[in-house]
Amino acid sequence: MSGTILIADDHPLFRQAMAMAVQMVRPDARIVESANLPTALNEAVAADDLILILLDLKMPGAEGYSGVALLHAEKPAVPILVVSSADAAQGARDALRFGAVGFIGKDAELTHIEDAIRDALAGKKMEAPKDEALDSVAAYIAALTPTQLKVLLGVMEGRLNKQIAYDLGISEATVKAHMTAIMKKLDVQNRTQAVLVARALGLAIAHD
Amino acid sequence: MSGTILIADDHPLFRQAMAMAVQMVRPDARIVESANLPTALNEAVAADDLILILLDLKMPGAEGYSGVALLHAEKPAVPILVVSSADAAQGARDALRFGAVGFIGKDAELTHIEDAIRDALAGKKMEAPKDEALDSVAAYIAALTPTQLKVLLGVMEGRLNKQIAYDLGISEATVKAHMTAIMKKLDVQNRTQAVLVARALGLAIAHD
DNA sequence: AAGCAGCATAGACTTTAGTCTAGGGTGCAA
DNA sequence: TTGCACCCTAGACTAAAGTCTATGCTGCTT
Repeated sequence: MSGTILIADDHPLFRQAMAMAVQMVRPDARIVESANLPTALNEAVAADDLILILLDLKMPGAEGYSGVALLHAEKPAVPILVVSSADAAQGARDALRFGAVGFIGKDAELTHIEDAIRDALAGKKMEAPKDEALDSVAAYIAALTPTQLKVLLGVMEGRLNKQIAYDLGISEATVKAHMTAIMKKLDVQNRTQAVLVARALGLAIAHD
Repeated sequence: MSGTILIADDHPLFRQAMAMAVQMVRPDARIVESANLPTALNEAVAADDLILILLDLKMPGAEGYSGVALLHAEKPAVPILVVSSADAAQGARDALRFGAVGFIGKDAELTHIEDAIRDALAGKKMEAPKDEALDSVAAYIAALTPTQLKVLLGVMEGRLNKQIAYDLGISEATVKAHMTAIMKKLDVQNRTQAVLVARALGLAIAHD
């Protein structure tokens, strides 16, 4: 059995390089590419034999770690490898917080990338340095369901429940119900506090 | 005519050093010292001949630039010199955004401090490097009235209007009226967006 | 002095947020 | 298959947020 591997990066050249690395490790895998987060999410949901996600941090649709969080919420069983040009030490820790299993700098050697892919496919997870307070709360974020996360990201853009409901194609009452669940999980009492907590964890939104 | 000079710093030794520098420049000035922000605010409001405020950034009661913003809102005509051990370049620009007229590093030479005090008293203002977008919005923050700023800081801690009203000793209806004014000035539609804008400007809150 | 502008205050009202309850779907274990 | 846990859904209700209107106050200009 081969399985599908999703490569999400807005830079075509980089997608090609990643695809090459993947084929070294798994020649039989089906490779799906996405240039932005929304289509990446669609691909991830559509593919039922997904075995790995290679994700760039800086993608149209969501900066920060919202992409990691969304994909992980949608497919908790699929390992996510975060690829980024950001500082490795900090980036890795943050990525792991939101559900990724590993982190690769964009300046990494090809062999190093292949190793990371191999490890991720084998179920290995990069060891995350403990950060007590933050990690414990971040664990709650990683525990949010896909819909809850989408609602939270909407709130973090200052949108009304009504607008979020329209965007997600559900009723306002449902959005409110999700908000209640989110606030319970984050241990806060209102949406403003939820935004503050989520931001403190690095769940940022793109503003371009 | 002498006038009053307020020195707000939680470190006694540093207050003493600042007082010495002040006496070099203005031997006839009355010096008032505060070790935390609330009392500093009280002193500032009480003194009707206040001619200068020397303010430490890291003070009990408010971290970040909320102290600068609050004091400036309360006494817009009184020059504020920010003293801090933070990075000079960044700190200076941020301090000026919120209404300060100058910035001094804590490692500055005594003569340099005296010069800064002299300049501030003479009405001179450190030239702030332009930052377009941010500055234009930050100007709105500096334009908030004292009560509006207090309300905004309450909102930025995730508190309810009811709680803020109780803290400030006013009615909930009044807090709401202030919120309407704040949102109009910041050009946003709800409190969540207000928090996001204010945070983007560096109006942080102490969380110790 | 009279007018004016801005601030703080708040009541009455409308809109939005959040709670409570509950039904339907899915996956999983006994 | 029967239960169970969890997610998504949403209506009905309560609470909070936000708008509109208006009053008293201060300071400043004419």
